[in-house]
Amino acid sequence: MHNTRVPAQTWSIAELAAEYDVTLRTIRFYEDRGLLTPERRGTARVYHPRDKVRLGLILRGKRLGFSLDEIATIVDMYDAEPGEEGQLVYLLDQITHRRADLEQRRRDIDETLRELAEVEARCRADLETLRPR
Amino acid sequence: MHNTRVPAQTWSIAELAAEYDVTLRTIRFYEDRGLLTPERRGTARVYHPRDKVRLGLILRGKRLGFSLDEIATIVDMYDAEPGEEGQLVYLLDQITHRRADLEQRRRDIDETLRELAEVEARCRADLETLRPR
DNA sequence: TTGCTCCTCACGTCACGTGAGGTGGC
DNA sequence: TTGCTCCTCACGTCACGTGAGGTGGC
Repeated sequence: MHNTRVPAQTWSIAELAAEYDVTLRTIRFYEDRGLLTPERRGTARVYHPRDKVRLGLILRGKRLGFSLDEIATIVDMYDAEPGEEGQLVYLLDQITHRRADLEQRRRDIDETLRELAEVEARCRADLETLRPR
Repeated sequence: MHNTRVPAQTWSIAELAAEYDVTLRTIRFYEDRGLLTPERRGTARVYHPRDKVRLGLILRGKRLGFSLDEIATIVDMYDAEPGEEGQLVYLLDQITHRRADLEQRRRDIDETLRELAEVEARCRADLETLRPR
């Protein structure tokens, strides 16, 4: 029988940049901040599935408005081991905080969407007065 | 008869900062960028109703995620008359982009909340295995 | 005189953008 | 040899934060 293990896929920095629509500089910057640790082949960076998943998490964290420092904490939490009781309790506590934070952000977004709708309505009304009928 | 004209109210920089919950530095920075042009009494800044309204518009623009350059364009549009058709269409276009962005962020938040719930469940399950019964 | 509030530099920070100048392997 | 992709500095940018050091009027 042939080997059933699928060789784990890897990506170049340009491939990841294209897939997530960010610049090479951005990806290198995250590495500089310790958020990514790709393999090196010579001087070139080689990204494994784990790196790709982490980049996805980082970018979502950014869309959620977290700083890179906060994102580092969160991503490492995702990555970490099951851990002992103290660690689990700590993690549950962090989750509680994080949830409250996210729920506040969602409220902010909803309010902003309402404000946008208002501005848009005024805009359309003004357009009507300029283009009667 | 006494003069019926109400003397227009003015504000100090600290009063505006307190009312809108921003720092003095922020307000001075907006002036440096040409977004505000308060009166000067000696070296001190005196803000008139028009300045206050503009500051409110600037901060809403920020909440909506616009850059100060974009905000300058928009606020000057608001200030300059109802505006002509091209300006209104431009603003509506900006609003459309901004709304798509916010809706994406809300989807991200919802997804993260779901994942958080999963991590929490695994966490509680792990705790159970450590503290049976 | 002491506080308080205001002021103007001006350097620091965060998250990258943007060249400059150079290397490696198909 | 030529292209292409990758690399490492390193300065620039945006929206302020954060002192340092000083002025003005109640």
